[in-house]
Amino acid sequence: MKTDKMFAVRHSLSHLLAAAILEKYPKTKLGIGPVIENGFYYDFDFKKPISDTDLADIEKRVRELVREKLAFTKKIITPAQATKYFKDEPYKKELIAELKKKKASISIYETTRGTGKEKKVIFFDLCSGPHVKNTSEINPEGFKLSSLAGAYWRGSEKNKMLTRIYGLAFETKRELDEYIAMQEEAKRRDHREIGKQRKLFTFNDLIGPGLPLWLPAGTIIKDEVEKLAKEKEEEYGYLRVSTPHLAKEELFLTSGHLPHYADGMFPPMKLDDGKYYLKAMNCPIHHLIYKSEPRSYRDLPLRIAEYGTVYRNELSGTLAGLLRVRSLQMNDSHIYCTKDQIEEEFKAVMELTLFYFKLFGLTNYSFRLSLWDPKNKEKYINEPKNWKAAEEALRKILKSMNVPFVEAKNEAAFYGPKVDIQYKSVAGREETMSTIQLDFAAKERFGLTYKDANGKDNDQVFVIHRAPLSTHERFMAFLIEHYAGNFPTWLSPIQVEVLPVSEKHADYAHEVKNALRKNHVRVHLGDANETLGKRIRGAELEKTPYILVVGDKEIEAKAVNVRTRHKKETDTMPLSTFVEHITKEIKERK
RNA sequence: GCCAAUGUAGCUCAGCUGGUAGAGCAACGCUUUCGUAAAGCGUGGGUCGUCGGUUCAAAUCCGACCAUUGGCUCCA
Repeated sequence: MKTDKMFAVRHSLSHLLAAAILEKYPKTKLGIGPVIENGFYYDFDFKKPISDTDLADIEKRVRELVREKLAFTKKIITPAQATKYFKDEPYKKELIAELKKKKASISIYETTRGTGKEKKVIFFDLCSGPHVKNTSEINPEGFKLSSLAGAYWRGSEKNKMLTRIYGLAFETKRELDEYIAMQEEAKRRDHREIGKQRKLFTFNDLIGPGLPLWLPAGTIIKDEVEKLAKEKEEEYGYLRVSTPHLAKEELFLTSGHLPHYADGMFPPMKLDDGKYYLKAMNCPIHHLIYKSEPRSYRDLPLRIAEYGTVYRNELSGTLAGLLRVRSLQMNDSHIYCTKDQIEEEFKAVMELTLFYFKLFGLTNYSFRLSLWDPKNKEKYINEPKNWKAAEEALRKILKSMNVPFVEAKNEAAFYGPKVDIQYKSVAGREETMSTIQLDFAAKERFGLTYKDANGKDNDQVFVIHRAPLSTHERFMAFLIEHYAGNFPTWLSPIQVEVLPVSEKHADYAHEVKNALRKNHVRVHLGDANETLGKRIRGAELEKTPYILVVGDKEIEAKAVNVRTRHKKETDTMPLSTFVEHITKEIKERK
């Protein structure tokens, strides 16, 4: 009930916004104005561009309209009437033509002021509703025009770009304020902010946008994640390889990437022996590793793994911190198997993925079965039979594993359907974290075969592409925001800060440091030049998991005084006990 | 790439309508040697994103470009 009402409120606000815009900028043409997750938007074609400083005035006017207790009424009209109503609205006319074609009923909502004879229509819009009956149902303090953005008409870059005004809308001001506060908290956790503060990574104009530089502290975390992946993949029977960052044009023509994915790749380099491309994916090269020797059924499934660096020519406007970059290190692997092995292999990858998520404590994820769109001939290889069979196979696996999932059309890879694991970040942005893809095209393109038990050549080699730990870049972004910078001990760039009370205790502090370092604990010694309070504050701000204070008492007892991150109480224990404790914690990846 | 906004010291920011830059933190130096989230004093550091233009004079006005942010399209 409540959500229905909010829908009507948000939708009505979008109409009032349009009404206010037409009042202020009469020559503006209207696009569409739907309800979205936390509010609404409306697309306008302004004669003269407006800027976000104009939003305050517009918001004020919308608020006045709300207070005027305006009424909304629905009217069903004929296509002919509709054309008349919207004779000066080119975008609306386009929509009407489509409704007419579909023989759908056409309705408008009128916004009126006054009653009886005084009643006057101040705005009307093509709309199927629902709306509030009267703006008195809308809390004038529960909404806010939040931002201005460009948006292509009907979402196609071939169309004109309209100006979109976004609004937030809730039932009460409190909810609105809470939402804004939540956004601010998300901003504090933003991986770009924390990455800068904690010196994890940086960018440089001379190097270029989307090309991150991993600083020492960030590299530690990245390497720990990679170590984990290598260990687990070894456990799951993967074989590790490493391959070059570029390859000849012919390779990407063979794989089909060039016709289907050319826009995503960097333009070629011309050398004396032909054109070379930076790889945007590792798969074709792994396929050639498969082919580097004759394979037998005994070799399958063959699992080839690499933390490969690939380069993608993302549009400059889409780059965002580590979430979308142009050079990326992917936790990539390709599993070559027979049709009969697909299910088991796919399940093993799902299991591994879920293991990782549990280890990192990630819970905000969902599964998406990404399907092709037969109409999109440009994007997908044209093998309808294979598409249908592969999609059905994945659907069956997901169902048999009893995991909830949604199906999404036109989200597949060009060579086959995939299961994407979508993660919702603190800021509410949804991105693909992990992906498991079924490829039925590689076998023909690359001529992948094996000798079966009868010594005959079999060409039914299926490939599973998988990247459960995403890319180092994106995964790091998620981890930073997930932990809000409070990395678990095993990932912390500095695990222990040793602080001598004064210079008299420096020798013992060194001893403590060396004992920890010998046990592969990442330890930093804070020099005694500053007050103890200040050094503790510094280590707390760095979110160091353990702070060890050593003074006369500790020297006497061969002990350390342990302060655990964000806890005021401390605990004195023998140095050996602490070493044992922390090495165990690190080993267990806690 | 497209739409809009932003860009001042390592970081966070101030600098009203044009009269050639300032704070806090950080860094460095000296004093202090301290028992659990900021000791005191001092010093250095900026061709105000870049390049042009207007002006006697530009951080401030205009243009182009670069980068970032929020969206659109795209996507791991």
